[in-house]
Amino acid sequence: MYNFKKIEKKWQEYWEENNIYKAKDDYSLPKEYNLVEFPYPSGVGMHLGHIKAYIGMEVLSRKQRLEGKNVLFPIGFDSFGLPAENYALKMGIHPKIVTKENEANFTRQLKRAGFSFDYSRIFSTTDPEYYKWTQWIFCKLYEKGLAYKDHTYVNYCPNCKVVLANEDSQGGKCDRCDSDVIQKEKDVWFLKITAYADKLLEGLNEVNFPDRVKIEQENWIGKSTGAYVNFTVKETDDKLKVYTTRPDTLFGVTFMVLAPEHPLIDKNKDKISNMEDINNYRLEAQRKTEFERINLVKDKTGVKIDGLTAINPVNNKEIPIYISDYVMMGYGTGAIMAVPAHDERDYEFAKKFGIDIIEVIKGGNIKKEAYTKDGEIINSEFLNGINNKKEAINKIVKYLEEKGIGEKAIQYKMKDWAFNRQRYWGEPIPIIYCDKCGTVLVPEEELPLKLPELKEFKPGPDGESPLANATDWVNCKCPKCGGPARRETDTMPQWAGSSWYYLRYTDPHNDKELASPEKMKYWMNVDVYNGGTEHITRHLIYSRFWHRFLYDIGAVNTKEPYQRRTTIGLILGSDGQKMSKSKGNTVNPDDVIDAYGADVLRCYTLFMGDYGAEAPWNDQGVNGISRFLNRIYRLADHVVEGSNYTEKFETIINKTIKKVSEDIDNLKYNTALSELMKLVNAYYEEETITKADFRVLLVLLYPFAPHLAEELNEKKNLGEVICKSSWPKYDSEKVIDQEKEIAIQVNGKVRDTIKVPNDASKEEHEEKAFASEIIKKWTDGKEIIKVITVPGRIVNIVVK
RNA sequence: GCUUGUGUGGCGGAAUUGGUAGACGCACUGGACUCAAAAUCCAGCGAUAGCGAUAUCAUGUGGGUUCGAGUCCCACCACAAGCACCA
Repeated sequence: MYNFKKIEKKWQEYWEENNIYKAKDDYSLPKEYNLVEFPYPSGVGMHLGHIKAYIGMEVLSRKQRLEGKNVLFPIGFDSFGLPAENYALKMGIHPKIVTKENEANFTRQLKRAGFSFDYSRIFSTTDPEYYKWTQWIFCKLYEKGLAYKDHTYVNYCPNCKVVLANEDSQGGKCDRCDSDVIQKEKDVWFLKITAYADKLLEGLNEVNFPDRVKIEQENWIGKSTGAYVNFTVKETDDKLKVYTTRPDTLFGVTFMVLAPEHPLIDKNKDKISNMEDINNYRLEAQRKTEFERINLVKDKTGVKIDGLTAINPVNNKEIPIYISDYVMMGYGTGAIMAVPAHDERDYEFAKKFGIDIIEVIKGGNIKKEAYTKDGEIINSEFLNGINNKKEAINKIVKYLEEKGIGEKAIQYKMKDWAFNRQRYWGEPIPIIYCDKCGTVLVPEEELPLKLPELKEFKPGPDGESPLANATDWVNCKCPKCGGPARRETDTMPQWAGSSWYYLRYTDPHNDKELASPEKMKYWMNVDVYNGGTEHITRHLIYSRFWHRFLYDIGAVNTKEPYQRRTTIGLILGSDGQKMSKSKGNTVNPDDVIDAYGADVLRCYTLFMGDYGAEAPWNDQGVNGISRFLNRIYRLADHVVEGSNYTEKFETIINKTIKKVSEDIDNLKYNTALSELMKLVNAYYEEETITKADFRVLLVLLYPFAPHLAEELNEKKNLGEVICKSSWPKYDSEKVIDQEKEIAIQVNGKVRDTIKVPNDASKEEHEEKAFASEIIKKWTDGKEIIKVITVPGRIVNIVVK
């Protein structure tokens, strides 16, 4: 086995000394910006997932540099957030110190794996010089009315004692600790991402994201169109406003349902005779965990509100009002008009409570179930006879608008981004509360608002932020009136720093702006952004929102940050299960590098399978890659003088250049490597190969196994160091084999093969095909109906 | 429940986009080298029948379109991911 330890260290030093990783601010060069999701530097160091996530862009970047492109391939650290703090709590060291140690360790590991990041651009989200601009963006959002404080029910993790955004509590579980999330009434800072819902949807049209990513984001945003309808409440002057996507069924409404928290109830409690029942129900609903709510879908519960009656504005019918937890305060208006004949949930509720069911759309059997499809409208006065849903909706909405009892409306599932966390290790929110002036921004010249040094940074028992203890820091002067004031003690969520980091890479040490406009103009957009699927409805949405906001205020010049998004598949344990410490199926990349070298680790993670699909780790597979690289190492002994390709290899070399080049661009690394293996196998068929033959193999190998490629190139004196050379070009005339093997079918079944020159005519194919003894055997005595010949592909003879 | 994927040898996976299914690698079997082992090299390797040339079957299941289907269409099954009472 070759001495990879010596070789790899040597070349890593050479590359770094020669600055080959550095992106140049030379705007005349064609640029490529390849981005990977920067890591949270955990104490245990890098795992295989990091390697796989980075190696894809790494190979692409190394190739593009040889193609003469100015490549920005940066790395940094996303070091704020709960995990860093929990780790620091556990180890009893200040998060700042722990973070810096971990970052240093990560950097060492990255270099050891041979990653060609531009290390001169490293920064951490925890650097005050960086989070100054995170805070600045918050200020801009606040100035534009897109950051606001509200006292409301929010997702809250009782274990982490922290408020969570919707995106942090998908499936009703806390993203961090998997505890059941509860709804808690809190003071919450929100970012008005819903104001950008449409822009986020539109933006998807101009980017190259996989369909899956687009669909998931569309679903998460969850746009629906319908109408608001104002019902009157008979006993009061109040209107009861509902949102519906089916205003065409308005004549089928037989009851109304309010969310348990709906304000109409408390407002009219004097008029309600069963307030006690209602309050009991509300308490019970609040106690239910998300899990129970989901699993009790079929079992509808609720209470009728005695004393309040709604009136249907289209026919003045009196209808009862219920409360039920199947209606949620957070969507629409927190109240619905129930049409049991044509909505499954309303149907179940009506059946359970014995409420009338009025059919207004023909076509189903409402005695058995709700009918939710299209049909002719009946029992609906002026809508009767319409057979088309769209038409009916248009007509009724027009009617509602004319009468002033309703209007067209749009709703989104996405909610505003709950933005404050009751934690120490995050960016302080630059807000000051003054008794006289109210809520005031920290002035721009005072940014960064630095985190105060604190010894005790555990959150309070009821979720108070640890920053509240830093009294010297909390008590301050109001920037407006100079009077006594207090600082906001909550910090930003961990997603804040990662929402704009790709901009900072273009100009990481700028102390005057978040990045210089010229540099952003040159480098943006990110050309390829590679990362995990878990961020599709989190980081990827948030950063698209911030970027679009920055565009709207003129801070950046593109609407979307990422031109192309690619996703990576997980590396599973050798048992096919997700790698986890508890299962004992983890593999430490450092161990692999120790045993086989970085080049083997790099190639193996790419050869395992499709880059976008998950695949199990296999130690013997690693060994196979090691064998492959050693085979190349030994191939050096077969090299003889010669500046031309060996004639026999001309075609395969050109083919390989073509395939490897295309495969890298398409992120199909596994087949690129198999192509290189084929070339090596072909070389071994001859006693000798020329220097030119060997050199082209090494250059193609270089993005994958750069250390070995450079070493052999130097050892055999084949030319300039590869990192300063150029990517080989292929001759498109030479990628075609001179002679091709063609299958001959009889009735669609392959019976024989023939060899024809690559430019053979149709007639030549058929002539040769019919000359075959085997084909004669299959066609003799049969009637030939037709012959299908695709030159270069196939000859199919149809007989009867 | 809804949405989106995926399903190919013992295993990871290829397949020019409708044209010789199983490239490449792993594992395995036999052989060479060696005192021996490792490493390396050579040969074989979907299933069934046959000494063999060869034949039949075979890409989750069942149907269809086509000269020809892993690839297109319909139905079903299994697994994975995402969403989840969104009115």
